[in-house]
Amino acid sequence: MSDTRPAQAFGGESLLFLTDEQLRQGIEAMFFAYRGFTADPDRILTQLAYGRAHHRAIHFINRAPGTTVNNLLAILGVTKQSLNRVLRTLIDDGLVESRVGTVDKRERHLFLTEAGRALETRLSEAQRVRMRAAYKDAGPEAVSGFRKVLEAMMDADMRHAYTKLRDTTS
Amino acid sequence: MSDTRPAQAFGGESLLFLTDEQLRQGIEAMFFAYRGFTADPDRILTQLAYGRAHHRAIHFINRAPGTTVNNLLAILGVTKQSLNRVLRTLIDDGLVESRVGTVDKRERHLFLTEAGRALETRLSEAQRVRMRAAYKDAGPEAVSGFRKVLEAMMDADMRHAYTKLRDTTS
DNA sequence: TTGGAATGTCAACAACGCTGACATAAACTC
DNA sequence: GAGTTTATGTCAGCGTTGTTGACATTCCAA
Repeated sequence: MSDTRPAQAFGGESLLFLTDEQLRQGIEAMFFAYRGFTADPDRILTQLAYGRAHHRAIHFINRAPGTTVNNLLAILGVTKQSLNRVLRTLIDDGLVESRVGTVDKRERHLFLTEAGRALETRLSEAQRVRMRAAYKDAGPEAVSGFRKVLEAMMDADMRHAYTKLRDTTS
Repeated sequence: MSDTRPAQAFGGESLLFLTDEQLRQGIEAMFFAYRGFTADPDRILTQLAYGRAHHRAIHFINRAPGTTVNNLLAILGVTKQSLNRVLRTLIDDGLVESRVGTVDKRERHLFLTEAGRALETRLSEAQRVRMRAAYKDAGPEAVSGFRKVLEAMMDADMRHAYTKLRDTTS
């Protein structure tokens, strides 16, 4: 399958020759892997009558405690109406606390409560178990490649959000 | 970052030492990358009043022409009612053709029409452009690692579906 | 001939995106 | 100080895509 490398014969960039077929396999790998990636937390969320949107909110509030609603909106890439619906249920259920800003009183700063942190741990642990197993299966060099390709696949603004998060909570 | 390897000090498995923090970064990378991954086709689909479900159906019918509804159901992991709604619009719009099986007349075999293939090309080309760029950015070794981790992250049955597809359309 | 598999279809519902409109409070600007 | 902008919340309505449950049809297989 990859024994003959036609690209090597050409003078152009020597790095990669990618057939549509190879790219298509990468596309399918993303599709199937993402399903696995979300499967474990989804099972827990369903029991609690929550969805993925709740998980995402909990994840990023945990990741950046005290973040504002606007900030979260930008990271999640949804409308305030959509986020508000999710946040309201989380606040009503006592998983998230919303504090009025001290500097700018229009802002609400979001924090996980004790119960919120407990759920976050439960959800992310389920996800980490799978991730840890996948990393172990694939080996250390594969992990670095995995991260490199994913970063390159992000939109520029999402890459910025990602690296900012990555570097603040080093 | 990977200069010190605490795990090496321990007698256990020498392969990887993974902090929760590193795993968390992998989780976020998946989240942000998947957004980028779907962004380009989503824009095209919106113009046509289609959604991601239509894209997925078109993709896998193109990938395995003549596949049955039940087969597609298993690959997509949705209910027949959900898939049927999508298939009906695609058939009505003349993008997909459904042929009654010759061996088993209960089965419907699905094919893309000329128009269906045209849309498939348009959608997958948009996705391949991004994938190609990401692969090029990350380099060849990274690509292999990327695929390895993704495969390890799939559920077992999805991995089988994936490798079967991969090997039939070599 | 009967059971079950494959398919289609109807109805109802839920999660979670979206837009648009409007209200409020606070901050900023001139 | 008046006017504008910003951050947030909320209401109403809609669309896609997932779900369950029920029921009809066709037709293979034992």
